[in-house]
Amino acid sequence: MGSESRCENCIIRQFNSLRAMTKEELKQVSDSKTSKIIKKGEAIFEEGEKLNGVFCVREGVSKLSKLSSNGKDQIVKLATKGEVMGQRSVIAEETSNLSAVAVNDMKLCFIPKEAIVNTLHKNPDFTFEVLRLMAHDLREADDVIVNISQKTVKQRIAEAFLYLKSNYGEDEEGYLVLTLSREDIANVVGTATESCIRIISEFKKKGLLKSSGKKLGILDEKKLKDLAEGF
Amino acid sequence: MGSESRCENCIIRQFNSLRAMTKEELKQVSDSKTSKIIKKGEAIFEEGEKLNGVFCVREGVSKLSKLSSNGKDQIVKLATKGEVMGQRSVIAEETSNLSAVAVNDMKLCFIPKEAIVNTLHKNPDFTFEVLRLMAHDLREADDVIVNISQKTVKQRIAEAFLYLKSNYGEDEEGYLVLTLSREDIANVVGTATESCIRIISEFKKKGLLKSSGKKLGILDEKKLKDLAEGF
DNA sequence: TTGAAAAGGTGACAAATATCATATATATTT
DNA sequence: AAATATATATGATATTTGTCACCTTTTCAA
Repeated sequence: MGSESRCENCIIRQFNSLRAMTKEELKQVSDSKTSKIIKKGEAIFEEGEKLNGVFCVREGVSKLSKLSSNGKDQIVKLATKGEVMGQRSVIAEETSNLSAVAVNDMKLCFIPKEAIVNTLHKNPDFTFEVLRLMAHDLREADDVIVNISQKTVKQRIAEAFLYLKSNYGEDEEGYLVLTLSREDIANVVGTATESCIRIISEFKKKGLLKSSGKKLGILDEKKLKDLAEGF
Repeated sequence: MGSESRCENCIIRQFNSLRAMTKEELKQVSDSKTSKIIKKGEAIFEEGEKLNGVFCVREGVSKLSKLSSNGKDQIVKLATKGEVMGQRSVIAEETSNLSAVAVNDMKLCFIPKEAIVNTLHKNPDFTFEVLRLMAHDLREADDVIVNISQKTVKQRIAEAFLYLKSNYGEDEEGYLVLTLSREDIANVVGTATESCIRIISEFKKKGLLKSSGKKLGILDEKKLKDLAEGF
C-alpha cells in the first residue's frame, strides 16, 4: 500500500478538521478507514439512513439534498475535496437528514464513527476545529435561507453561477469546471427545472453566459453580480 | 447578591451547553458575567457587530434575523429560555451574521468570550456539548431551507403555528403563549406581511384559528397539520 | 383623553413562478 | 446505426404571491 493512502500523508486532510488530530489519532483513523470509488449519479448515503461513520471527499463533488413531500429535491450543500460529510449526523447521533449523491466520479474515504467520536471526547483541538467548521456551515445555511426567501429566482441563479466560478473555477476556455445539469441548478436555487432553463437561456441571449456542449461559462461577471444584487 | 444569581445555581444552565462545565469553570463564568434586562423591541446585538461574548437567555424570547438587500428582515431562529445566542460568531471569530431583537421583555446574562473560549480549548465535554447543539441548529436550518423553497406560504404559516404551539405552548384558554405580530410571522415564513394577514384571516374564517385581542389560538390542529403537509 | 403612530385588515392589480404540453437535441443502450 | 431514454428548450396558461392603495382598529405617549 502506497504511503499516500495513509491519512498521515494525505494532503486533503489540511482542508478539514482532521488536521487537528495528533499523529497517534491519525494512525488510528488510517487503520480503520476504507476507500471507496463512487461513480457519477450513485448515492453515498440516503436521507434517514443511520451513518456509522463519516465520508471524507478526496476527489469529485457530491450534492447533499433533502427530498420534500412534493417529490422535489432541494440541494442544501455541495461537498468538495477536503470536506467531510455526515459529521452532523454522527455528532448528533441522529439518522442523516440529507442524501448524498455523486455529481461526478468521486474518491472517498469512509472513517468509522468510533475513530471520530473517540477523538471528539479526548482532543479539544479537534473538537474545536469541527465546531469551527460547523459554525461556518451554519452561517452559510443562514445565508441560503435569506437568499431563498428574499431574492428572485433570477437573482439566485445569477448567484449560483458566481458561486460555481469562485468555488470550482473555470478552464482555459472560460467554462465552469463543475458542470451541473439544469435540474441540479434548479434544485440548488429552489425552483422548477423549466424556470431555470428559461432563465439560463435568457442569460445566454443577453450575453451573460456562453455554452459549449454541456459546459457553461460566464461571459459578463460584472452584470451577473449586478443582477444578483437586484439591479 | 442572591445565590440564584450565580451560574452554579442557575437552573437555566441545564438546558444549554454550560451544563458540561466544571464547577471551577462555572465559577469563572459567573464572576465575569453581567445581567441585562432588555425591553420588548430593543436590540441585543446587530448584524455585522463584533460580539465580545455570548448571551444566555434567562427569560423571554428573541428573534434572530438578517436584513436582506431589499430591506426585508428574515427571521432565522427564535431563541428562548436556556438558549445561548452569539456562540456561532464567537467561535468562528466573525462578526455576527444576525441581529437579535427582543420579542418580549427579556432577562439575559452576558458572558464575555474569554470565559467561553478558554473552556472550549480545555474541556472537551463542553466543546462537544456546544458542537452537539450546533449540529442540531444546523439540521433545523437545513429543514427551514427545504420548507421555504418547497412549501407554499399557506403551508409554512400553518407550520409556524404548529411550531409555536409545540415550542411555547398555550394558556388555559387555548391561546398561544408566544404572541408574534403578523409582521414577525411573515418574517419567519418569508413572505409579505399582507399575504400573512390574509392567510391568517382565512384560517380564522375556516375555523382553524381563533383570536382574542392580540392573542391567537389553534382550534383545529389536525387540519392545520394536513394543510402543512399539503392536503 | 385625545391625537398620532403602529398594527391589522381588505380589495384590485401586477409580477413572478409553476405547470402542462410538446418539440428538439443529446446521450445511452442494444 | 437504430432505438430508447434523458436533458434541454419553449409556448401557453394557471397559480401563487407581492405591491399599492386605502381603511379600521389598537396602542401608546404627550
